[in-house]
Formats: sequence, structure tokens, C-alpha cells
Amino acid sequence: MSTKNQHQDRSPCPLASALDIVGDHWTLLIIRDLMFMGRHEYKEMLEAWEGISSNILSNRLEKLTSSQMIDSVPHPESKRRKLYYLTEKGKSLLPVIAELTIWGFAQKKSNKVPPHLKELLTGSRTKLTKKVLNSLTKWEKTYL
Amino acid sequence: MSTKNQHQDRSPCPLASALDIVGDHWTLLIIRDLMFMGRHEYKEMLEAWEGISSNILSNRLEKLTSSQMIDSVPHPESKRRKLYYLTEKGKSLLPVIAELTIWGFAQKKSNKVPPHLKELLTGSRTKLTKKVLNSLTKWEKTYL
DNA sequence: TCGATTCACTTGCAAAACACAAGTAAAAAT
DNA sequence: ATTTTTACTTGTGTTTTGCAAGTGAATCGA
Repeated sequence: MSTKNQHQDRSPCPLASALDIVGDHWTLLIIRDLMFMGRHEYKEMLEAWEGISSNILSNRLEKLTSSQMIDSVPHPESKRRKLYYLTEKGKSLLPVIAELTIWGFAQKKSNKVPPHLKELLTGSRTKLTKKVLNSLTKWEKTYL
Repeated sequence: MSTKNQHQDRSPCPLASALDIVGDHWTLLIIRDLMFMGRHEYKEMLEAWEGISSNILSNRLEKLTSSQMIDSVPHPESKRRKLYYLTEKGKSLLPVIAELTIWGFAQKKSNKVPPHLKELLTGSRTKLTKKVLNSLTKWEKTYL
């Protein structure tokens, strides 16, 4: 439950500030799950990718919630489950994640991307932004 | 001199791949120095910002060099000094850093940016890209 | 209805990364 | 010749991470 972050407010540089919030190995992957992969539950995120540790996931969800990047509601089908989703602030990271993803793909062509996200790596930024934000809005209309 | 990275090749996801390379607190700040701040020497980077540890700086320069994001030449005025600079691969991070910087600035308005970089936060992406790349080319013509 | 399972976390501990201070060797300045 | 500068390295303690094993409440299945 440590809320202390060694790098908080390290600098008046906006890049450093951004890295204080999202500059670790896991935070952006969690946001990616919420943004692109349709994974909104703790368990789904745990099972996804390469296996984040449960304590790290818990810690990052807590930090993201307290910095108001994400929020959660109880799952309609179960009281113990939660549905996490991106706030507007969290959604505003879309351009960052898009550029990082495009860059990562350019560096390592062996990477795989689900077909419905292929266009993220090739199409125009504005088109991608619209598509993603639309899909998030759709989800919100169903669950919020 | 540890070259091991616990997160290398964690995933076939391009975002995860990108984070394996630049997803720590210091790497992007070093690249920012080379890209925007005109800091090309070890000592300048050490003195900059909030104080990176010398061993961490050394380690990151080594990693960035081995992943061919940066390279170095001996300083024309001194044999023991080095001039670091971005390779094409390193320069290709410009859109990523630009978006992160813009995002960081939007989150924390109290951040300060040197005047000649103000337009990074407001103007068009393409204009900024040209300006930055031109300034890097200019530097290269002088020192390489 | 009642034990088994699922879920969202905690806890404990070892390993890795990091920060800080001090040191080093070669080059350059005095 | 001595001191200072530069680009690192080394040592040590602290913080963060990864992994395995809980935990307690909710839900399932018989």
C-alpha cells in the first residue's frame, strides 16, 4: 500500500512529469488492456500477456485510480468482481500509446497484433483515435 | 555492467516491446537531452535535471549504445570527453517523446519548458518534427 | 444447504534495480 | 610536477519487483 513514489515531482519538465505517472513497465500495459483489448477485470489482466504479478497489478490499479486515470464499478453479474474503465484523463493517453505501439512495431517486425488493431500501425492517427474512442463509448453505454 | 533485462522479449505485443527498451524512468530523459536540450556529454547529463546517478547514466548510455539508439564520437577538444548523439533509430522516437511531453504538460500546467520548445506543446506535429530534425542535422554537420 | 471454488486482493520473502558516496585512471590544466 | 577534470566503476544500503502462498467474502454445485 505504498503510495510513495521515488520519482514523483522530480522535475519541472513535462516529460519527466509524464514518466512519473506512466513511466514504469506495467502501467501503460494495463491502460492498453482497457483501451484496446477489452479487458476490464482484474482476473483478465492477470491472465493476459506474460503474467503481471497480482501484487503489482493491485498496486498499479490503486495508483491509477488515485491519479484518476481509471475508475471502477461493481460487475453487474457479481458483487465481488469489478469493472475497470478509463476516465477521460486515462483516454487522453491514446496518442502516447499509439505512438509507442507504432514505434515498437517498427523496431520488431515479428510482433503480432490482433487483426482489428492492424490499422493502428498503418492508418491515419485521427481515424484510429475515433475508432478507439467510439468503442470505449459503446462499452460505457453498456456497463456504466 | 549488467546487460540482463528482466523484461526483455516479454511479449509479442509491440507496446510491450517498446517498453522493454524505453520503459524505465531514465532512458527517455537521456534521449530528450540529446534531442531537445543540446546536452551531448556525460557531464552535462549528470548535471542536468534532478541528478541521475552516475552509475545509472553510465548503464543507460551503454544499453542505448548497444541497442543502437545512440552512438558517440570523441570530443574534438579533448580526448577523454565523448559526444553522444542520436542515431536514426533514436531519432525515430521523436513522435513518442513529443506525445508524452504534450500529455505531461496538459496534466501539470505548472511545468516549465524552455521558450524555444513552447511550440512543441501547441503547434503542429509535422512542423515540430521538421524543426527538431533540422537542428539535429545541423549539430551533426558540425561534430560528426 | 454446505463444502468447494472463484475472485480480488494481501503477505512474506528472495532477488533485482536503484541511490548515494567514494574511488580510479587517464587526460588536461596550472 | 601537481592539481583538477572527466568518464566512468565500486561498494553499500534502500526500494522495488517477482513469486508463492495465503485470506475472506461471494458464488457455485450437489
